[in-house]
Amino acid sequence: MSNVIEIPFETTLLVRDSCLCLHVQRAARAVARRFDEALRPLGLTNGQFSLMMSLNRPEPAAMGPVATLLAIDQTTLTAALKPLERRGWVSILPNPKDRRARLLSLTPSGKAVLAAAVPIWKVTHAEVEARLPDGNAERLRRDLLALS
Amino acid sequence: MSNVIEIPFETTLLVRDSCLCLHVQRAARAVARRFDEALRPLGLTNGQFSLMMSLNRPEPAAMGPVATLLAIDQTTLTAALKPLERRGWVSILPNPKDRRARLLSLTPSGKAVLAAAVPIWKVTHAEVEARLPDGNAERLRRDLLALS
DNA sequence: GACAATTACATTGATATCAATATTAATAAA
DNA sequence: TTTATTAATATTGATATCAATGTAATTGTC
Repeated sequence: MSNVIEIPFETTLLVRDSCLCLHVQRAARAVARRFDEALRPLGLTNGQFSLMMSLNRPEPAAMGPVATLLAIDQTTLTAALKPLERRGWVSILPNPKDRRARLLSLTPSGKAVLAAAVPIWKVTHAEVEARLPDGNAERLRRDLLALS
Repeated sequence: MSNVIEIPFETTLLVRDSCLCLHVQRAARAVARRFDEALRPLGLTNGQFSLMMSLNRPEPAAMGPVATLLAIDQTTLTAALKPLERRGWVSILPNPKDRRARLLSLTPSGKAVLAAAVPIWKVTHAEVEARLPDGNAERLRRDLLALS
């Protein structure tokens, strides 16, 4: 007799076809690759673009709210800021009113890179959105927000 | 006069609110964290679960088709297999009919872990799906597939 | 059958991601 | 005002991700 546990192949097919986690990871990777490729001439990745765009505020941002907005761990944000700071696109200053906190802002060259990225974003985003049936984008955004 | 390029804050808000890339990355991270947390007692991440499930086939799989199915780069698959092989959950054998290729299969202990993960997947998936309006899951899957 | 082109996979280097933990500063309670 | 708690961020270690590139084996062409 065999003691080997076998998962029915039908279960595998069910998980493959229905798993929202797999579906969303897969779409996230594919969309990320499209934006990464389009932004590559600027030396930006999709994540760096989103991060820098979220720093484009009237007032410098603290780290916590930015991490929450992007739905990333705070430690991920710390790591993600390093290459941007090294390139001189983001400035990270201690907050004099709370010395635990940091003030995050775009430098002039950071703003210039981001401004150059906006038209690329528009074109790429239109291409991605065109892959969806008409009118589905808004509902998709709502559903993705519900999962976040 | 100032030479600093300023991106209108309204542009930032537009990108934040409408960017499908940001939305899907954010949802992917949030859903991944849920599954990772649920699967943690087994020592599995969501990605490892999906990978191992995709290896649960009647015949051993080659690397290329698995990478395509998961929409990951082939080099990512090479890296992702290493911890699974090290733990004895996946076997990676040369294909005698094509010595460039590999035969990927689950070991008995890999099958056991995967079998233990299935009920966890079911519960977690139901929780995630419950966050969506009734009937939206199927359309969401189709839209995510269209973006992949 | 030799050689060019293609295919399948691995390696390297950089960044992304998170859990666990540590550090430092602000706040609240005694 | 100590002291305990909470809050904001950093560090470490492991895995994930991809581009660029390298290696080896197969296939197609002559």
